[in-house]
Amino acid sequence: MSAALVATAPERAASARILRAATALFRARGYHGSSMRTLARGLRMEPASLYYHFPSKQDILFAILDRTLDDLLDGLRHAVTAADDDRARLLAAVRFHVLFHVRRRQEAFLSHSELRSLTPANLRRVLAKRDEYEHVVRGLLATGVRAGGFQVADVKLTAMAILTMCTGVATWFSEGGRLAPESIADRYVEMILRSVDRRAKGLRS
Amino acid sequence: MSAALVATAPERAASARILRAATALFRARGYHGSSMRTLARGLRMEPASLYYHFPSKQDILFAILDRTLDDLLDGLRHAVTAADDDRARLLAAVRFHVLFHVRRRQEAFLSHSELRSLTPANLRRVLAKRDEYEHVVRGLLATGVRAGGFQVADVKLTAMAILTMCTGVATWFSEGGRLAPESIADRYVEMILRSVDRRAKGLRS
DNA sequence: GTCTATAACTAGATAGAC
DNA sequence: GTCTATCTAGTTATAGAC
Repeated sequence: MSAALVATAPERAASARILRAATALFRARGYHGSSMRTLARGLRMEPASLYYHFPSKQDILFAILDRTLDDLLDGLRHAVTAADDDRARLLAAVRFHVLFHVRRRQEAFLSHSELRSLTPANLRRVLAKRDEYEHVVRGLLATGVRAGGFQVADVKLTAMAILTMCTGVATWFSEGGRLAPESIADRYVEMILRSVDRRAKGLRS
Repeated sequence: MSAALVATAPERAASARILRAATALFRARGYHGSSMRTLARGLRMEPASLYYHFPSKQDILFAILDRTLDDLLDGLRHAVTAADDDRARLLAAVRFHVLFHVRRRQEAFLSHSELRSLTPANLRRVLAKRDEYEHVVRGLLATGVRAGGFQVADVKLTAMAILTMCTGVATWFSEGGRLAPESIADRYVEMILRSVDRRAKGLRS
């Protein structure tokens, strides 16, 4: 690491600690329902100390959402690249999306629920990344439809349906639950592949 | 209506007006992000006047969510009763759920996003109604599985997947969009029936 | 039913010591 | 890097006039 970097390693660790605590707090009470005082108390520091690491509460929210979207996009691209046909690519995308929304469900939840708490400029930056993500998923469906493996009435609508269904896992998954993340991902993959498979055509009444 | 009722007709109309404005405001900025001042300003009244109609901001939120859950449950029961086989009942339930989440998307959105802003006692009452709703949907799936028309790996998980997928419509639907509410409902019904239909069994790789 | 006025408190953020 | 102390503004809610 270059000496020219502004942030030292301990500073990054402290920032990461703040972001982790803020993620849990915002998830539990919402951005506007969480105060800098409450956040500081959970970290056993004074509110003023937070402002050494972040210039404002808004910057904390943006940092959480921006990093989450980056990781989501990177993860999706990685998962899709590793697969080698339309069906496998959709399977990998769904599986990744579900597992990400289970394993990082607090941040993932915030990425949807707290978009409205971002300033207009920050919202634009986050939405641009979210649009990019949706674009990749729509591409997977469209490619499969053109190749003939998928039968989908409306690619855009189906993409939204798939994403919101998988994203929803972040709202109801609980650690001590009946199903393991991998089992949930498997079931979701199965349901989604059945609903887009060309061979299922004509089954509807 | 009996003279013994506490609320007169004009009082109910004024309360309804407040609830409508509060629904839009809470949806746009969140419960904690919305102040009684802002709500009053939108209604061209002073903040103090709101307290003639509702004892607190919390009571406004609870009134919105409680009524929404009542209407949701009533609507589902009505839709399901009108249908006369397993497939038609699931179709009617999905169709109703999607259309409700389009037509009353602000309240429907709040019923999920602002649960955390309810006091523990109010949360219990709302969750009891939500659980009842989910129970009905799980029952539709379980009956179809027993009768042999549906093939579902996990009834509880599938019910959550279906509900969160349809509920998601409230987050992205826009009035001027490409698709009419009925078209969206039709596509969703199609996707869901394909994914639970017994005849689609074995299609997955 | 709606108002003015205000009580009691909490918010985000900053200054400057150490 | 974290602290104490504090500023300014906004918050929910109430009292009491009309």
